[in-house]
Order: sequence, then structure tokens, then C-alpha cells
Amino acid sequence: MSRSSTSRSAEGRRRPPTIHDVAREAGVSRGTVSRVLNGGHYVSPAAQDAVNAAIRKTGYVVNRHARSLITGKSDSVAFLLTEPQERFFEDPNFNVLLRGCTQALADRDIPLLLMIAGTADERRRNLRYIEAGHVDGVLLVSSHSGDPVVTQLRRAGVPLVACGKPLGQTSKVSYVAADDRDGAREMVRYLYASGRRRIATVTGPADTPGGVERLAGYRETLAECGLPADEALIVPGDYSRASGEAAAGLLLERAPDVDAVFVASDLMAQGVLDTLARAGRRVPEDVAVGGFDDSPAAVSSRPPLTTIRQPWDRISAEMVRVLLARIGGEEAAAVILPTELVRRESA
Amino acid sequence: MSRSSTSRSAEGRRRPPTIHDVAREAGVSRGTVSRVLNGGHYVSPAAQDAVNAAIRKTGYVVNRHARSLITGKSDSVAFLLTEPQERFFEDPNFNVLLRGCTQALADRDIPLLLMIAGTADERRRNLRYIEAGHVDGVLLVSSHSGDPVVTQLRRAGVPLVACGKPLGQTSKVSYVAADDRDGAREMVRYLYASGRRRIATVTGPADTPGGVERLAGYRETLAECGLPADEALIVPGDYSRASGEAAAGLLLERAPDVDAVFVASDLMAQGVLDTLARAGRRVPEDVAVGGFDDSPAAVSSRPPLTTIRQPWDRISAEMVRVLLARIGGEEAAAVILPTELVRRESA
DNA sequence: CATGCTTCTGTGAGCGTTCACAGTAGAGAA
DNA sequence: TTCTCTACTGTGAACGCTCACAGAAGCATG
Repeated sequence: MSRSSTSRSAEGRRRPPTIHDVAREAGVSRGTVSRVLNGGHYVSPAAQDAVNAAIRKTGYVVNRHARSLITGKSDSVAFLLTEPQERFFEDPNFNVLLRGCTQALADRDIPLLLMIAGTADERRRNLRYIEAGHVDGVLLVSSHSGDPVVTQLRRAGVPLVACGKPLGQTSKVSYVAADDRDGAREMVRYLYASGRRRIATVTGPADTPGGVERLAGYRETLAECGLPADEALIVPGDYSRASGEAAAGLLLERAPDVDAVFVASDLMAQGVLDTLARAGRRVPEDVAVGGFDDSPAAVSSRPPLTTIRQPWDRISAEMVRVLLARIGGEEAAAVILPTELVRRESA
Repeated sequence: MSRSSTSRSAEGRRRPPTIHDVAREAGVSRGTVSRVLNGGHYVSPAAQDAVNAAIRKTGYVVNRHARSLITGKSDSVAFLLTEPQERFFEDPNFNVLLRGCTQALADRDIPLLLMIAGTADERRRNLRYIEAGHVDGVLLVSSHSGDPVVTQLRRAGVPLVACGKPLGQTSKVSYVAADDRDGAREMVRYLYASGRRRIATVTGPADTPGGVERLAGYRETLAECGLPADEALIVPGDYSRASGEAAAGLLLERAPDVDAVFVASDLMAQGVLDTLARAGRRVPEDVAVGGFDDSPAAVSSRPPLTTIRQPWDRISAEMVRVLLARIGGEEAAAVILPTELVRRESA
């Protein structure tokens, strides 16, 4: 029972106080301290105060490992990114999402483990870690369909919330997404309302929900406005700036009379602007350009982009909320959040 | 001793196998399994094989909480960001750094906890968590001096590695940084060599190592080249694009004959380019512009930026290496990594 | 006065590891 | 033979917490 100083690091960290120390200090038992720590039910006010005072005095902080050992929960969640790394770098949305989630979790005192699974090997390793129960749940960012991670996590019974609707999932999995389709409709309607009649689109990848939904919204709105469906006006992209440049080139070739482009991401829209500028088309006079995301790129491009704002702050907050509910035993849920048209100079 | 199925989540996760199950399966004791898990010293080859087979068969994964409880180590590290949030969004370097660290840690099977401490309240909370010993060490990203976090962590004896030299630290703290001063010298020398004689600079904040060192390199090189030190040519910035725009405006006013600008970050350089374009100055014909960082912004700006590449991949790898060494008991260390001039069109 | 109920408190057990220690077997030396 | 040394193995005791349970009050009800 030696109480001798047990230094642990090179710098000499002291042994932190345990629940025992607090109990002794407060003149109560471990059980009572534990009850105070976990909500204070069935604890007398006097004991409450004594324990709280003792906690302050001793500087006690609960040992999460010991707690987790017995509860079987880790009180932490993973933020799992299964994108090829370029996208992580290029796409500013990830930053916003990541920060939002970190924040929302921090408010509940839950640490976030960042996991990046670009390669198959990394995926295996991270899955192994997650399936071992080292995290209570997973915030998944992986827009591509056919991602084996979703099915694997579901099979393992790990609570999961995806960002964006996971395509090709038979059974229900929780997700939070912006209303891509409606956002696209709003933008195309806006372009139409401002007098444009040859409205093209640069789409996202066909295996991402954003790619699919935004294109669908585009098509619906054209029909709604009585504009002919012209496949020459639909050019595929992959969300990268370079693909936007290329798509615009193709578009000018196939449909030189184009007077508006709805681009499925701001980054691609930047590329489109570059190409249009090189081709001598003025924006928005000759061609109006609408983006999607309202990322920092939208403000910094010349001219600044009229775009559809995705409510990333709300998305991250909702992802965390839904995940925690799911961990708490609630059923899977889908949350669709409204988007908003932001008018700048490009359209 | 009931072995009944203990479902833990809504989905019904089964109780994972323990070291006991492995031991039974392999026909050895817990101790032997534990030894295999921890390097396999003093274990017969036969036992080794039996245990490994049993691990594969049972799908055993060590319970880190139980291990941590007894070892007193968490086998995880924190990535602590103490910047105001805008910078996190704007600065693409953070992304690269974050990914690099995650990767380097993943290779050693160590999870990374992401912590963001913009406000004083967040700082307090995160420090509390860290000081409780929930992580073995901290990767600190906080360039501003006078950051109380550094001192506090040092006092608590938490192993720590900073990104960039922490200013105003009396005693030694580990850090990894690019050779800012030398990078600045190389750029200014390059501008001089290409015939420029009125070389201005837009600096970073004076309370960041990058701000201080890059300015010092600039001054030294001017002196070296025999150019007069003209304070009108030195304009302060804060690394943001907007501050670059403003700085360039001020500069054109104070020194209209400027023929080159060394800008302490690519982001600010973008702002400088904007202002120069609006003022009708051609780049690089009238004014050469040199950036710093070689961030994605350098490629996407018009014209693409000649800049100084910071070896972020190596920086993150070194940060992790140094931190783990420090956790292992080694002394504090400073690592300075060389930069590299990247020639593009702006200079 | 016994009985039940509610509120509060303390205690032992056990979560899954590692660690220190005690032991065993076999090889080589005295 | 006996002793020592090395290589290996098993066992109890922690680590710091929560949980289930047992019990002690206090108060109303029969």
C-alpha cells in the first residue's frame, strides 16, 4: 500500500487523484462519489456538496479507461474519411465539417478520433480498430457508393451516421444531407428567371449522391420551365477544379450558344470561370455561372460565385446529434437540411 | 459466471473475445498470451505459433482500456490546434499537416485525437483532458507567441512537440519547423538575381515564427546584396488573403517604383496579385511576386506563384517521430527542415 | 407496533489487461 | 549426483472505476 510518488514520464508527472481520494476527502464512499459523477441521483444535497468540494480540492478527473473497462463504452467517436486524399485537400467542405463535428462533440465532452482510410490497407486497419469497440460510433464521410465500409460497419453493428445519403444501401442507415435536389432546382429556376434559356450543367460524379441529386434537380426544373432536354448541355465532372476547366471546354464546343451553366460544385465552377475567361466569354453578361457549396472558393473567385449554400454547420451538428441518439439506442434516421441561394456576381 | 450473450448496442454487438479466450484456445496461460502481444520475449516458438493461431481464430483484438488502466499510458496522442478558426479554414497547410500526422501515427497504430481550442473555454477543457493523462503526448499547432498552452502543458509535464518554433519560450521545448529564414533568403536572392532592385516584402504577424524569421531572412539578404534597407518597402500582413490585398495597396502608394514583392504566404500573395491586377501592373513583367508555402493556392492563382515549398510531409512525419521519442523518455529536440524554391510564372 | 415504501449509503465483485514473482524443466558445470 | 543458470510458463494482485445488492434511515400506512 505504498503511497510513494510514482513518476511516470521523463518530466515527473505525479499520480493523479482517484475516486478513492475524493471519497476520503469528502468523507463518503466510492459509490457516492460515483453517483455524483454520473448525474447525482439518489445522493443527498449534503453529500453532493461535499463531493463537489472534494473534486475541486483534489483536482480529480475521472479515469476514462477504468470507466470504459466496465461500461464497455469508450465515450469517443471516430470521424472516418474514406476519400482519396486529393479530395480531402482540395475540398474545403471537409474542413468545415470536421471542425463542426469536433466542436459539437466537445460540447458533450466526447473526443473525436480522426481516421483516414484512403488505401485498402488503411481501411482494414481502421475497421479493425472500430470493430474492436474502441469507439462508440462512427461519423462517416464517404460520398462514393459501393463503399464496402458502410456495409461492413453495419454488419458489425457499429452505430453510424453518414454525411450524404449512401447510395446503393438496401437497408436503412442513418445519414444527414443537404437537400441537393432542391438546391439544384432553386439555382436553375433562378437562372431561368434571369432570362437564360440555354442552361447547361456540369455534374458531379454519378456515384455520389450530390452528383445524382443535383443533376435530377436540374432536369426536373428544365422540364418544369418547358425547356427542351438537351444532352449536349450535360457534361460530367468529378468535383475537381481541373474537371471544371475541361468540362467547360467541352461544353463550348458542343453548345457554343450556352448562356448559363449550373456547376455542381464551386471548385469546378472556378475551373469553368477560367475556361470561359480564356474563351473570351464575359461572366455573367455572356454566360451566367452558378456554383454549389458556398465554399471559400466562391468568394475568392473572379467574379464571386452565385451559389447554393450548404448548411455545413448544421450538417455537422445534426450528424453528431443523430449519432449520439443512435448510440443511445434510437432507430436510424435520415435528416435532410434545406439549402439557400447566395447571390453574388456570376449570375 | 454466465456466458450468456451480452448485447451492447441496438444492433446487438457480441461480447468480443478476451485474452482469456485466446489463452484457452491456445492452451497456454494469460501471461504467455500477454507476452506474445508485447513483443514475444521469453516465449517458446511453439507457444508463439499457438497463440498467433488462436488470435486469428478468435479474432481477438486487445482491449486498450484495460491495458491503459494498468500501464498508465493511453497509446494515443492529441493534435491540438489553438488557432482562431478562420485560419484553420483558410490555411491549406493545416490539412496537409493533419493528414500527415494521422498517417504517421496510424503506421504505429496510434489514434489521433483532434482538439480545437479557439476560445479560452475550449482551451481550458482540452487542457483538462490532456492533463488528466488521457493522451500520452500533444502535437501542438499554434504559431502565436504568448500562447499559454505551451507553458501550461510543459508545467504539467506532458510530452509536447510544436509545429514551428514557439516564440518567447525560455526553456527548451521540442519543435519541428521549416527553415523559414533560409527560405526567405533564397527567394529574395532569386528576385535579386533576376534583376529586381526595389524588392518589397509583405510580412506575417510579428508574433509568429514565420513572420519574424522570414522578415529577418529578407533583411539579411538585402544587406548581403548591397541594397538599401527601406522601411517603406516592408508592409505587415496577417497571412490572410485580404491582408495581402490591403498590403499591396499600401505598398503601391508608398513605393510606386517597387519591382518585386516577397510575400510571406501564398494566400497573401493571392491578395497581392489581385491588387496588382486592379492597379494595372503586370506580373511578372512590372512586378515579380514571390510567395511562401507552395500551397494549392500557389498553383491556382493567376499567374501561378513562384514560391518556397515547405516540406509539410516531412514536417508531420518528424513531429510524430520526435513526439514518440519524447514520450519514450528522450530529451527535447528541435528539427529544422530545408525549404525549396519552386519556380512558376509570377517571378 | 409492525409493515411497506422511498431515499440514501456502503461494500464486494469484476471489467481485461500487465506486472512481479514464483516456479519448472533442461543444459551445463562442479 | 548436485548445483546453478537460463529459458520459459503460470498465478495472484493490482489498475480505477461502475454496478448490483444489501442495508439503514425516515416517514406514512395498516
